[in-house]
Amino acid sequence: MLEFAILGLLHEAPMHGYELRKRLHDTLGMFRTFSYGSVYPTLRRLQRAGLIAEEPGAATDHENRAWGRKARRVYKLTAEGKERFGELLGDAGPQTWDDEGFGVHLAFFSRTPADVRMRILEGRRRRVEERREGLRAALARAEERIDRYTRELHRLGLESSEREVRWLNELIAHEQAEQRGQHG
Amino acid sequence: MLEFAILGLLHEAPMHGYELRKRLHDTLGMFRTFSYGSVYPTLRRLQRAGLIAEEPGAATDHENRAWGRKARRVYKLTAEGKERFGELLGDAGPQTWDDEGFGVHLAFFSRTPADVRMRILEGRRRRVEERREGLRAALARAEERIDRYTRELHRLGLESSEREVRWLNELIAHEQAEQRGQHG
DNA sequence: CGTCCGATGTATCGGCGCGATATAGTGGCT
DNA sequence: AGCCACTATATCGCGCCGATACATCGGACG
Repeated sequence: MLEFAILGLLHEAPMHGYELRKRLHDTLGMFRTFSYGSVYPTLRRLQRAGLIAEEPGAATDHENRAWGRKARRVYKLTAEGKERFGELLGDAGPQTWDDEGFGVHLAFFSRTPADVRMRILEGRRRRVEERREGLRAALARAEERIDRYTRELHRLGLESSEREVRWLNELIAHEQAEQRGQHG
Repeated sequence: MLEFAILGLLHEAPMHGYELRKRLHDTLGMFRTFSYGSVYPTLRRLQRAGLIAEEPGAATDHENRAWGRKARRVYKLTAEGKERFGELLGDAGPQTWDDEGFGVHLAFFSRTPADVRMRILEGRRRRVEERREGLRAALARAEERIDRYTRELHRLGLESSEREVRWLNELIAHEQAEQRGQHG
């Protein structure tokens, strides 16, 4: 997942680890925070895999001219990196339904093909509906011997999944309307 | 976290890995699922640490007499294990505020001291409120250049945290009422 | 003018938990 | 007899976390 996120951010502009982690933190940071202990090793890995490359000179004066700062390693996507990102954008598999994957994929949704968006959204809905039904069943079945606090947690979870299903329905409807608009 | 959950379940009754994982799956399973690849190694670790011990004979006929089944390793808490569980029950540190830790701790809330419950609940509330404010700020600040889908995700997150804060307020009020009831 | 703080920046270490996978006995259905 | 689903244990590689260490810079405060 971090791989996807990093590739996506570097697709916009070359960046160094610290900034990458910061961006990660405030765009999708409310749902998923990646630590430095993840991003630096991942950058190494991606570099070894040839998906990203270190940009040598480039004082990245987009913000600050005169950089004496500290040795910062600025990375950019390679051709293979771009290709890889394209593949990942096209993925609508099971891992894009779960909390983590869904959040990250949504962050790059405007760059993913409309049909893939649809499949991801619908897959996610199925997932959340299953969760919702599971919780409904647990709450109905229970009453009896189940711990009060656990039941409260289930209640919160149920409300939460109901709300997300509604939210997904709106998004899906919007997508469909947009598609009709483009084809009509 | 798995350590705490396993200790807690074994505190109720001796169990083997498969059952442990199953219980884990349906009590707090909607929020956190532990895989076999986690529970078996953890059992090993806990055994090496002397917190749990393998119960030798014991065909565990609580459900099925005549067990020819498969070699099942039934574990029970040792004295140190019980002590350790007690310590963990008394913990109200930062890790009990986050999604994962909070969910697991809540599952054993009826066995945690009332004052610790209070501190966990209030810590969690502080955490969720911070998240809520972060999202509010992001939504207010944005309008401009932020991706539509990211904004939608933020909206969902905001609603979700608002709802959880309300839920926590109810729980906290209930706790306070209960305490007053016991002291008055 | 010195100094201390907070942000910037890179890096490593131990360890937890995941997903996939192998293996295998049991029970039931057809 | 053949097959499937469930029970059950176990291992492997690896992604990611939290803590930590280190260094540099700008600004605030005395």
